[in-house]
Amino acid sequence: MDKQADLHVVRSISSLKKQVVEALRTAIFEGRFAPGDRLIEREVCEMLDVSRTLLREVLSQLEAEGIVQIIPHRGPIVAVYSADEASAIYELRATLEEMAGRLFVERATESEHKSLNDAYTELRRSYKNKNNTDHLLVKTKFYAALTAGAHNPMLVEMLRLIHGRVSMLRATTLSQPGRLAVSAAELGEIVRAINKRDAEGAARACRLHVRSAAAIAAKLLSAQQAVPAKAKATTGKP
Amino acid sequence: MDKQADLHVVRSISSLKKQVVEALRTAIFEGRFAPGDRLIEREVCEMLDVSRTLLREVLSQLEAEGIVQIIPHRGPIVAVYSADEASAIYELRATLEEMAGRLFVERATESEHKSLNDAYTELRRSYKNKNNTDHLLVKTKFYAALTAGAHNPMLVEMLRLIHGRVSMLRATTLSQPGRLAVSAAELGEIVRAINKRDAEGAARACRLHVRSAAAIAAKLLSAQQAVPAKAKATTGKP
DNA sequence: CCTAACGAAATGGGATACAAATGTTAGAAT
DNA sequence: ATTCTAACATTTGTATCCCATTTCGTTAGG
Repeated sequence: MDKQADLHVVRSISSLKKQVVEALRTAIFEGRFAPGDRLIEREVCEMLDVSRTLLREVLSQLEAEGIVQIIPHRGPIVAVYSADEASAIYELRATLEEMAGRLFVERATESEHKSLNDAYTELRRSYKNKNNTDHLLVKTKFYAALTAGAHNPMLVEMLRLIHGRVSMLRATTLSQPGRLAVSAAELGEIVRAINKRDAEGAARACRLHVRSAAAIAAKLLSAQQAVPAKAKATTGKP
Repeated sequence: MDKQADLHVVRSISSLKKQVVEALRTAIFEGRFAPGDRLIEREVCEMLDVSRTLLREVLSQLEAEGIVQIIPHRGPIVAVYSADEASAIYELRATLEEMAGRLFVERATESEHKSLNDAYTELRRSYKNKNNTDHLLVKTKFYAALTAGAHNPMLVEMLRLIHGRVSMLRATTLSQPGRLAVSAAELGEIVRAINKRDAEGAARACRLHVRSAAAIAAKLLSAQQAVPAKAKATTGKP
């Protein structure tokens, strides 16, 4: 059994493609490429030390995920979302997370309830330390627990897509100081409603959390749009 | 204006890759490959007369769309959805179409209202003729009109994904005789509520329509699962 | 007769090189 | 200074090669 587990790890590492997808995706999410930046195939190939063939497969997949856009005969760029699209993303996210919250109450097992509460306490602990590094990590974990309990694999997948797009927006709109405490409180409302097995309350709390995130994003985006397409100049290599 | 439109058409033809994606996708939706069928790269290359490199890019994209699954070191197969996943798909679709219906009432312009009604009358006309060919086409048009009026591009994209998966299910679950009339009636309810500018009514009608489709799919799928994974044997080349 | 080990063929995973089409840019001529 | 053109950069698509893994048939041994 132990041997098999080891093999499993080795096996899951296999497929260089998935590794590259993951690497490029996180590189973009971390803001190492700015939205609108061109991803010149040869350059990116060298950076990641993979062949062009493989990279193009990767780019195809990231295009389908909405992380890059491939402009015909101009090549791939990091996807850029307008303010309108951003608000659309948050609107959709609100609907989906509302659904997730409701379904969690209706379907989650005891152990899933426990996982969610554990994730929440870990999140609160992390938010108190200003240890800024793993905030996203614990939040991801929280959402993983929330969506897992909804028992709808398609919903999980769609939320993965949506959160990816939100991450892209976050790359442009820096996170706000003081937002963490508010965010923790909102997530706390979700957990509280869920612990009371109040489906509608959970749904409402989820929606409110997204709305609040959307409001901040909208403010930052509109502020950023005042100084618009200069991005190209500022994102160039110094 | 006319000239520009022509140019647009020409431009959209570009990119062999997109053509191949489209071709493979519709081939699968039309049931020319059964779910679970292996898509041997070299064979499909010859069928479509493209290089293996290009085909693999296409397969990457279709994998991200959920139309094919690429199993490590075994290659691509036509995606196969379990009954659980199918019900998850319909559940999600209900939520999204409910959202679309509500937003349409809140946001659609007069001309979008007109487009929807036009699409509906065309659909009813088509459903009356047993001319079976273009039922999917007019229904697609109807949904395009519905989602366009919701003014949320992300919702449109997600619904495209979902409808793709539903198409895959339809490939396995043949459509039911007599379903057309019921379907038309349900869509009529949506249009009626929208024309009364009744957002909640529209949302409810959308949800009901999906539920009814889901019920049929569930019945057919469970019936099919009684004779399970023999599929492989029956779909092999004689 | 059954089973396990071995090996060959089929297939996917990945890299490299090359040709053609297209977009971009810099420079020349007016 | 503007426009035309030629050179260059980059994408798009193909052909071919090599290696790893799976699969399946065969054979040897119990």
